[in-house]
Amino acid sequence: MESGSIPLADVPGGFDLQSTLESGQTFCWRREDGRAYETDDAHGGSAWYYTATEGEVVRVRHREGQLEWEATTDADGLLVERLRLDDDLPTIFEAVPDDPLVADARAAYPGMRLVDDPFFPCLVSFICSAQMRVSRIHGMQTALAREFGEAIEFDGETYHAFPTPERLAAATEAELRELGLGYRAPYVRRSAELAAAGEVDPADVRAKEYEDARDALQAFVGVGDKVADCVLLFSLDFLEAVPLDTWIRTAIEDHYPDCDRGSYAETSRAIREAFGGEYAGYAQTYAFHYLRSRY
DNA sequence: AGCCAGGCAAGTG
DNA sequence: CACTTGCATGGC
Repeated sequence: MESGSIPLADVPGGFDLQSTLESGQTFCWRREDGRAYETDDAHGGSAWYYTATEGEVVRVRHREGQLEWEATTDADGLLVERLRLDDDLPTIFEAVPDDPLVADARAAYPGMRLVDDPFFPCLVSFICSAQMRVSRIHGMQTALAREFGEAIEFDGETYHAFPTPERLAAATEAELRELGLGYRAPYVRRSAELAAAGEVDPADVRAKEYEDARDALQAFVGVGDKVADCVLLFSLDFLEAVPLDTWIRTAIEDHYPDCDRGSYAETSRAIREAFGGEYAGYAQTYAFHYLRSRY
């Protein structure tokens, strides 16, 4: 076992592990204490979280100004990338117009960051997210890993990586329904087939202009505008993407009524502009977590 | 008991 | 293009 720590004093704008991992933007991490992600749970501040990916297991916790980690391999680089520790939050929020909702959200969750998740797990988790609560989406991804993911031994425990596209494409719809995926089961299976066949190359999508990239992702099954925006924001580095889910639509009604332009495409343009363009997705994710936690 | 949850696909007008 | 309907499931 290797271990190490990342001093958080050097991270511009600070870092909050619990809100970053439990705000409903990533379903690639689990708490060692096994608790489901609930916005009113205040016990995650010093908990261990782990992820398993590509044969490796990494676990982290926040302790005394450090991000401590233990892993099957050196994890400094992975953590900086996946938790976006190089993002300069003060500079990013200079680009976001001073706005009461976003300001309140920042005050409530200082140091919350976007994540940079692996493409396929991110895609599947947001296909599963349709008409579903955050804690249940998390439970589905846990079940998919348990049933179909590679087993990895680490520190006397067995962990499961998220399954490969090939493995999920080989699952039957009935097997997926048994995990509680409901009508999303065929979407996941068919999208896994497309991913395994290389029909849509994430690297190609990443190179496109934002709206073209959003359209391209909809070649997957179960992916419309909203899910595509989530994948762009949380996995493909499109920080301007603003997923228009039920919470943000309500926020638009209450706080930005001028941005409601009817269609997804036009409302998206308007709210992206209201959130300052380039880093609008940061504002969206803060607003989403803040509104949901106050409900 | 009914309503809702980080919507989408397929069908119609 | 806009609009409607059906779709699983669990928690409140």
